[in-house]
Amino acid sequence: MEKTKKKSLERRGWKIGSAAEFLDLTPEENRYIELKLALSEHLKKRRRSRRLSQETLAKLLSSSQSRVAKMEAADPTVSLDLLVRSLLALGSSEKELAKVIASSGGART
Amino acid sequence: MEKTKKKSLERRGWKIGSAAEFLDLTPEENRYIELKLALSEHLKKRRRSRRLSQETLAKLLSSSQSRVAKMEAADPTVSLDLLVRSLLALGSSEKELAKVIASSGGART
DNA sequence: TGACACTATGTCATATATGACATATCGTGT
DNA sequence: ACACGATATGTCATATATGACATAGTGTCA
Repeated sequence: MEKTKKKSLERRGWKIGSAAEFLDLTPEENRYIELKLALSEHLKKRRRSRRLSQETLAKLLSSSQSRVAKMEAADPTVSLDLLVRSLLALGSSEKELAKVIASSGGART
Repeated sequence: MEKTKKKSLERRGWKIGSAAEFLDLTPEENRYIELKLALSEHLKKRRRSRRLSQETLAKLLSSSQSRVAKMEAADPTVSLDLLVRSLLALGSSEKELAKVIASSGGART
């Protein structure tokens, strides 16, 4: 299975959260992916609560609308670096990041 | 000032933590760097507490000793992705990651 | 219906990260 | 002093991420 497929599988079909559960991933790869998913969801939330379009956010980040879309879709070609830098640029605090990350590991509720 | 210099400046001289404070960085860039610094320090701690050599850890990660050294030095060419994946591979929990990240933003005792 | 703003998806040239390797430096014991 | 295990630093070919662009899909309003 090649990477590009993963993202679409992960997001379509099974509601995120337990995504990528039965792919050929090691536990660590899974946790890494869940973490990215959690961050991209949060990015979407943050952007929306700020009433920004992907286009506007893109400019704010000196990036492009398509890349923002890919961030929010947790596309495999999007790095943690970009996600984190984007969230910081959107005004997220370290504490907030921490919360999102912590909640990406099972638990919570 | 070019990137390569940064790392040596950041780490040498002024004890980490308030590093990169008066370089030409935007606040967001600063926070992003502090975050990487926090993670790389934690990586070093974790590795040491496991009594692993960089060489051994490298094998565990299918990487190389030099890259591990660079991770621990927070070299600019090291991504958040690699740091996080390494920590996960070393057995860090999401909660632990969260703690490290939260503490990278000022605050904390 | 069409027009419009927004979002998704695919591709590509360039930029950046990566593992590997060589080599230097450090630390510590002899 | 030397040796030797560990760690640091520099470079390079390849791999991966990035912004930009085109284009397709989606929702909404008149």
